[in-house]
Amino acid sequence: MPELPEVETVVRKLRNLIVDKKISNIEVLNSKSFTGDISKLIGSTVIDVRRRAKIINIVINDDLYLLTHLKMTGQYILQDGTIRAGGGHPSSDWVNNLPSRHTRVVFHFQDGSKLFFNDMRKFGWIRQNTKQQLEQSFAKLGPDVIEPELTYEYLKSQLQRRTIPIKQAIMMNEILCGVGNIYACDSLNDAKISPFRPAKSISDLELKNLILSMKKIVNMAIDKGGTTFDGMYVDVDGLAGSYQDSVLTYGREGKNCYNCGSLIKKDKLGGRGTYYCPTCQK
DNA sequence: CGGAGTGTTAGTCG
DNA sequence: CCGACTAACACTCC
Repeated sequence: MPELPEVETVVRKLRNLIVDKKISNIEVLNSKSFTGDISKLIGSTVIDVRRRAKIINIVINDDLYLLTHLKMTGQYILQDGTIRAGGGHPSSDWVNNLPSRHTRVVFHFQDGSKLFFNDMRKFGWIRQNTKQQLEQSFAKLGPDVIEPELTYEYLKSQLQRRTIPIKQAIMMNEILCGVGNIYACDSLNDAKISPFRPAKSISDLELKNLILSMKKIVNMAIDKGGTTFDGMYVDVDGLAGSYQDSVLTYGREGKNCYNCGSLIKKDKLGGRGTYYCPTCQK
């Protein structure tokens, strides 16, 4: 799943669900999915759940954080008696018994509830960090697309030297965070800019429009709870986001561009599927 | 059944 | 510094 809107959705749900819960045990079913010292975590209480870029930050105390990245297929599900809630990449794990075949880590809380980290492809991770480690890993990240820190002046300074295609540039986390493949395609369509243009060739006016488009699209996707493309699973209650109903280009190959009516084309750029309108995206 | 494709991002190499 | 490419992995689709 997750691009920034999906991660934000998971963070909001997790914050409601696990803040103030006391960790009684952590069960690691796949050693690559968890890095940390479990003995330091047992007995501690979750005091907040935050987000930076697509990284979820479960705050234990001022110098102890559990950073977690869902990558392509991670999901968190809280099981409290018979009640389940959570978010992430949708899968049939939601309706199956937990732990499932894809459960990698289980947090046990003192009140008897359990938080399952499922991750089919095992790209995701949970890493225990000190404050210093957290600051180090966040220092490499550009500003979040939806934050005021992402200004025209900043982005211009980042792009004016670069010759890579603009689509790849806006997906680079060291430049700005929160724009993945879906939202990169849609933002460029909204701003009427071709994804293949060299970053440095974008004019001042185009760049201003692109920033507005990125912020608009990502904020709208957050409001809609993210995007769920796994057609198989969108029916599971409470699971799917609904941005896919508003998507401008992604997955719409051969359909009409909402702006000019031409047919949306799919090409490959930097190894990623790239959807765009060859007519109105200049 | 084999091979391609998948929403992410580190890391390497030139 | 810049950019191209690949690996990490499991599953679905054609």
